[in-house]
Amino acid sequence: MIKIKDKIINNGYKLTKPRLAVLSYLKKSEKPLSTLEISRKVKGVNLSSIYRSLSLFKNLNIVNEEYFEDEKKYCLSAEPHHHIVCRICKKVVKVKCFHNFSDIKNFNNIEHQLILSGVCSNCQKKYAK
Amino acid sequence: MIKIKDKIINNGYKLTKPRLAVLSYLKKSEKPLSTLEISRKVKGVNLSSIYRSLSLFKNLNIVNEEYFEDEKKYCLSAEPHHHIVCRICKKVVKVKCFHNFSDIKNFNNIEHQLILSGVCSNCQKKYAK
DNA sequence: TTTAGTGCAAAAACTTTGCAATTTA
DNA sequence: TAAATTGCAAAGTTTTTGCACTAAA
Repeated sequence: MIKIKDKIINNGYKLTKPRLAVLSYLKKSEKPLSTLEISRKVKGVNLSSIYRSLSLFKNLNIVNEEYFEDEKKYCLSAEPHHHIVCRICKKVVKVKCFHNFSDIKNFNNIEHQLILSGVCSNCQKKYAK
Repeated sequence: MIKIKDKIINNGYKLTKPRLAVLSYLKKSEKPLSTLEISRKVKGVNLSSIYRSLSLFKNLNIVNEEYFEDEKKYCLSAEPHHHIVCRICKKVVKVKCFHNFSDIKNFNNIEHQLILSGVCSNCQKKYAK
């Protein structure tokens, strides 16, 4: 977390209560969160400040903005990883980022975002005939 | 295209002018399109009908809904492929879908969506120091 | 001819913005 | 204390919905 705070300060921004509250909630979360999900949990912070915080974090590459479960969501962009969601029970599991893009010619500095869904082992058992 | 039309009819939906117009424009496009981009091109069709068409196509798996260049966009889901966008000139290039997910344990029926960006060879030359 | 689908207009949901008041460094 | 940031309220966007009319099968 110290690295994130430095990033904010070193870029000339201030470490404010709303920003810290949003960061701390993102940190706790196992899965990406929508603006509204964050707002419901981070009490005493105006929705517009949450939008502004997320927008700053996105520009500083502190969070990733993803399109997840049909919604725009945010998660800390610390370690390279993805999320896989079970299409039945909606459970979300982090998976390591494991591919490379050496097959793509003519592009460099490739960045990626992978959105995954599947059926988890529990639901496989439950709904197997 | 015949397969798509069948899919619509076989599921009990009608082949209407707005639906065909949206399909035809998606077919022509090299890259994913936002609702508004579609609306600007598909004249004489109400925005709400475009939303309704896309929503139906999404349910029938005729189109993929992606989060692309910071916007929700749509493209035909025919062949498994992705798009890579140049972060400088915004050119979009289709790339084949080339990875597998055998590393992910405990999930099956995995579906994925990959969002890619990079710097294309033209811009590499142009902006190289 | 019947039912699904459309356009339109209005409502709902989401996001951004201006500005005075507050907070951070 | 100065400059950045916030809350609030209002404006701007995007998406959804109800309903009378129209078009597809």
